[in-house]
Amino acid sequence: MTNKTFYITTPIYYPSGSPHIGTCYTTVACDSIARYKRMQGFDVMFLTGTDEHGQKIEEKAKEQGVTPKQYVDEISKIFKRLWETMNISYDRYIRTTDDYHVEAIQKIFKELYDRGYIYKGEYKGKYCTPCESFWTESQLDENGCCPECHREVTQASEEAYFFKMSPFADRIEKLLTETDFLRPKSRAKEIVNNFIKPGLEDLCVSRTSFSWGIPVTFDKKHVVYVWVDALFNYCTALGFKNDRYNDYDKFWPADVHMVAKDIMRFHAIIWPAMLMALDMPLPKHLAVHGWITFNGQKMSKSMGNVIDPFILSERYGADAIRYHILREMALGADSSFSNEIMINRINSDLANGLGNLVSRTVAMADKYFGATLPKEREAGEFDDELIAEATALRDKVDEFIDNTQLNNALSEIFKVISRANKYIDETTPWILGKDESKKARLATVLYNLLETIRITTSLLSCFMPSEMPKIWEQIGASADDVNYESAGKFNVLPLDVTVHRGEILFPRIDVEKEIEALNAILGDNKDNKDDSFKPEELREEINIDDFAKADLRVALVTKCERVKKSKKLLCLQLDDGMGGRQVVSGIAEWYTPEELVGKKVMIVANLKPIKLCGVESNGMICAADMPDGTCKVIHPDESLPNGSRVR
RNA sequence: CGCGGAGUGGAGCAGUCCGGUAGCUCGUCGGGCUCAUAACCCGAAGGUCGGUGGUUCAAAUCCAUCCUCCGCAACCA
Repeated sequence: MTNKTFYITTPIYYPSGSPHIGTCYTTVACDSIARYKRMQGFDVMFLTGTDEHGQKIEEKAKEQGVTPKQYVDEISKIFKRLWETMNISYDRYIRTTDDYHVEAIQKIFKELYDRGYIYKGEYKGKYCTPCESFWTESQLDENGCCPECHREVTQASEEAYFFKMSPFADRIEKLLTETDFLRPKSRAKEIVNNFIKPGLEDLCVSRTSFSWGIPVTFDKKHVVYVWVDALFNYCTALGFKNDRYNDYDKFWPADVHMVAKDIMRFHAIIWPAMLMALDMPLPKHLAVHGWITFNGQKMSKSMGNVIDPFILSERYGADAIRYHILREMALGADSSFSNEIMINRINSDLANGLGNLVSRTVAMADKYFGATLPKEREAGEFDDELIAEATALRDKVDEFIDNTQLNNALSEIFKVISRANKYIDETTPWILGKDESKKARLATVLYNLLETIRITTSLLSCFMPSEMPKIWEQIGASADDVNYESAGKFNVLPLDVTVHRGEILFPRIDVEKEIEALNAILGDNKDNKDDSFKPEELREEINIDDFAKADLRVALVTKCERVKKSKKLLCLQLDDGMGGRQVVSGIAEWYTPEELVGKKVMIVANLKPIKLCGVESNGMICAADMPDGTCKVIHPDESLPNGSRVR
């Protein structure tokens, strides 16, 4: 008999930097589901990996003076080390630089081409010649210049292959709105309104402007651009179009692709479209989760608030971190992270709730019965309720797992743990312990507690795989006692079970001291960041004539207002001593209009006019970047007359 | 009027689709207990459910409008 199969994937991560706790969430969630499904008896394939091609990698490698391959080898090691730290049980790890993947992608690209879904066209965009890079309109900086070097860009085009999206628009819209493919479904509206309703544009699937990628077999100057390369990993890792593996028929289509919301649209639109183009079955579910925000802000490297999962797991253990992020994150929504929330959660649920329950139960068995329960039993009040809740738990958790609602699954489990703590107060075993004639009743109470612990920890072991076996050891549960089957039943442990007192599993953390310590660590990181601030490298040498081309002038801000429809733009009226002019500048995030009025600024006065958000801008305000990503306007001396030339 | 999400006791959230006495966790205060990791159990205080207007016997929930916050704006991986 062949087992039922279950195929779950994380995205393949883009290793242009180190992983952070957000990266952890997806992987930990998938791992928990994978473990649960294995426990249920499914034949599980859990895939993760790294997406190792692309221009950014090429650049990063160059910066560090290594080859792209050397660079991704290093970074993918860091990812693998993190997954080891977090106790991730992936079955397969794919790297898009693996030979079999490269070979398969080339075949897939060719097939899409042969089927007529890929055609050669012109990729039009803004091109920065010095950077040799294409940019989209939206990527350009506030002045419509190159976001990298802030020089002017030109309209240019390069030859590229395109994937036809439009034939699939209707089917995709139906998939999103009429099936339970997308979770949570509330996100469908967003995608449909933004991308499908305005009409799907064909997708650029090859590039000639960089070379770190998979070559197109029939047109060697092209490399396959991210979409085909990265998304098809979910299939190539199973052996699709390659001989390395032979699991495609067994596992495809995937049961769950889990992704963060920032890459939802690629998985909700592009991925199904490509599969449709090859007449392949579509994955069953796309589970989209939010971001972990830190103290209400989006985590970002420039804010210095990136949470390092290595530091956390070193301090609290992988299980505690896993529990915290799984418990906090509701499917679809963002969840806030702060050191305080995390420590409180660990204390109240893991230390006070679960850890203490195990500790007091085992201690009583030890104290009253010398660790081994007698076989006599006497049922009593409160037993039935506890037993009913404990035995009903597994099915509830099943359902939440199937709906990818891990936070709710954990919440259900902890309700039962809480119920058990209450049961102790109701049955007052310490009083029973003083009365020789109540021994049978006492044994029953303790046994029921041990059973409840066995059931809850069996289920929890999928979420917290490291610590649960230690609890089983303490409650005298053998490997046979903790499985899916037994998690739905009571009276599994032997009547004369023997417990073993052990170490405290989740020690209480002193909140204040710990937060102080963590802040110190974070603070250190920040300081290091500041110390390590290095001015950008000098650009190529120019002569005085080159500089003279730029006409810099002093001007006075006479009026300033926000540009409607834009978040970043301020529209400034300037007295430039030459009749005045209007300049639009992307500094609204850092300056209020009032702050600037009456101040002198320095402008690039002979810049070609450009329209930004429909407002004409004649020139550019000079400003300098801060290390944290913000920026400061340069204010010349107040005594300088308006219009004076800067040289 | 670009798109989307959110605004509920001190904090974090559920409830909103299918109107009917406002719920959970943490925190605070009071009590109980002593088996346990100063833990556990019980109780209490604390909210005009962002504002305004409407529908209704009845609105956190439906409709309209406004305010505030956040994210996204497609080839970025």
